[in-house]
Amino acid sequence: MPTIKDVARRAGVSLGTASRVLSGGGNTSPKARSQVQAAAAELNYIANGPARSLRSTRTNVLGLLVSDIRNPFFSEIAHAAEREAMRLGYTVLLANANEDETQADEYLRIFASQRIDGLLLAPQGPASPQLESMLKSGLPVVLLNRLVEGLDAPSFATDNSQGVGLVLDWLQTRGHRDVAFVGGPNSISTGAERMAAYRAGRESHGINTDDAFIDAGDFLADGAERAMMRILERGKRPTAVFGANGPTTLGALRALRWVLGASEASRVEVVSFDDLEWFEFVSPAISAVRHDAAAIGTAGVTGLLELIAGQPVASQRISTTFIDRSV
Amino acid sequence: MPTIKDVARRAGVSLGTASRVLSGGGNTSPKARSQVQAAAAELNYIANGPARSLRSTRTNVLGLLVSDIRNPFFSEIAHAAEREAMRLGYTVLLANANEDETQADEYLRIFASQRIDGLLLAPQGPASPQLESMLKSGLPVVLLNRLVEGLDAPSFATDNSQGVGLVLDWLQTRGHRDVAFVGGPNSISTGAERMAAYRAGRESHGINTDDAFIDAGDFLADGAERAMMRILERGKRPTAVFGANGPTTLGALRALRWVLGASEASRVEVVSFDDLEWFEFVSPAISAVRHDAAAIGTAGVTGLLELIAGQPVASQRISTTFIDRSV
DNA sequence: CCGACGACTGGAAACGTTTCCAAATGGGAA
DNA sequence: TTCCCATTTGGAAACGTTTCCAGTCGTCGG
Repeated sequence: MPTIKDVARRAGVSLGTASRVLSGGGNTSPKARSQVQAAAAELNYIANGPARSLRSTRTNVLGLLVSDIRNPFFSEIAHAAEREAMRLGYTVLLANANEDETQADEYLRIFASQRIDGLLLAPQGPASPQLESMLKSGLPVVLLNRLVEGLDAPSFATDNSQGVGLVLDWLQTRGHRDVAFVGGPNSISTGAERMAAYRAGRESHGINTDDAFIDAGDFLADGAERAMMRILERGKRPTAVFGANGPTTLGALRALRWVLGASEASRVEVVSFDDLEWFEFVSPAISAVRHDAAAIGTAGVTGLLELIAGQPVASQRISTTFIDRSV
Repeated sequence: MPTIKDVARRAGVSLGTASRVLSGGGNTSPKARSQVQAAAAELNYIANGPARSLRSTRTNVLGLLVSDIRNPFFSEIAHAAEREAMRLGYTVLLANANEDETQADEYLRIFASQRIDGLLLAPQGPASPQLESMLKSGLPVVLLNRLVEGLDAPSFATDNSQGVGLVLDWLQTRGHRDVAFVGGPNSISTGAERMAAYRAGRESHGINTDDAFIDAGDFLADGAERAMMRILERGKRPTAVFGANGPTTLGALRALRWVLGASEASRVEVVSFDDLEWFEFVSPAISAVRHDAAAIGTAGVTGLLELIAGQPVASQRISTTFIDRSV
């Protein structure tokens, strides 16, 4: 594999000049530029990233830690973030925490070892010591979608209470009183915020405030299915079900069909925080709060790069829209 | 940030000894080991990856190039691959080609620059010059799910003709004659293979061989929707529709509902190559070929590491199962 | 008791860049 | 012409590791 030395020799310039041309910086004459570029192209030279990173202490790599890439919401974020990063000359190292703190920490160590320039974090639960120490060491970090208590990094997150408000309004106009709410873990800010907003808004929207209609899972389908089962086992028969994220709605739907049977289940209206592409095909169609995952990913990268550049960055709340699929 | 020098000094050994302890190789005394490890822990030392890579010419990073991470099939592959790689001490650099060859090439360059140890490839279409040159330079590569003509790398792929066979059998027992087939691009091996297997099997399974019932999209929902529209515009009224991958089935479903209306559309049975989690909720429920994305991802990583270790690796065809959701 | 061999260690070179510094070159003003 | 300044250049140091090479030390066999 050709090195910059080969390029320099072939271009008839010194190693330093070749470097200045290829890495963009410094003053170079047009003549040197063209010669070096020609030589590089002829040799099919590709700079050695590790060497470059070692010397310059910048890697042009961003770390992205999500809880589960299989959740469409996160894959959308990842996709948008990667695209934006690429556009700005950065690469994204993706890690799946799998809702598991140990694994998240392991990835953080790998990120640290790779000397990433910045970190995009869609964390679960509280800040780990590993994360704390990376923050303290000055690594630029932004939070995506979730907040972390006592971690002062700019965040780019959905406006949960606004979104829940849209659902509450809709429930009211549809005349629902007995509504089941299947939430997420209280340890995750999105879970806590959505739950809190829902509970706070029930009464003013004419919704039964019996807490037996409420249960929480783990934001995954299986856990949500169990949560929905528990509500039904308590003898509650809701006319509407509100799932607090995509996988949760899926799990709730499964439980409904399983316990009540398909025809009975189809008399229950389902509404979801997170809009999935297939909601239109379910009968009755599922209405949903749509939040803009792509916007979160893009804004997160933009913000992180500003942070890296040393500029101050303000947190953003990204507001949602409601997709009403009721007849 | 502490370097290995700091660790060595604190442990009271030479730099060489510290390195031997921390990187596992070489002969070291128990005493040296414990001292160095203690010092490293106290200083919270994390090795500088780029420096390590520069010197050792290994990065412990694998590149994974998929066409679209938002496709659940690929996000499942990515998840499994990442998990397996992590287990074996490797990190995965993920790239989205977006079904766009230019972008794929750009990522390949980035991979080359990062000096990845190996490449997992779920490519679109033919091999690009960039890919060719990387292969020629000796980079270990395995193919996931798709094959590439004239690229002799081991592949780990779904057995498409076996899967299509399952669908054909099912169509026959359900008594369908007028079946619409919505395929994918002919330039992608999966698209071509599924289409070929379907056409070849029609006659023997009592299916109308009129090619007006067949059209192809781009393996994305929008393109498939248009393809299905074209079939319907030709005046064809199938009793069953076969979508050649997940997004394709989604698009076909949209077109059906759009053109025929919901009630009429619900008289058409839909069957899919790729099983999605929501197929059970559609009415009538969608039956599907399920292929094991996780197995592909895991096997791909295992195979790639064998390749890196210089062992011979054999291609695998991974067979599918059929999920029959008809009443 | 001596020699040889093994385990272990310290020191230094090397990996491929970027970046600093000093020197060279050129052009314009006096 | 001479001087000065700005631009460009070559050379060398440095980044943090791994790995090679000699050498030291202790041990064991003869």
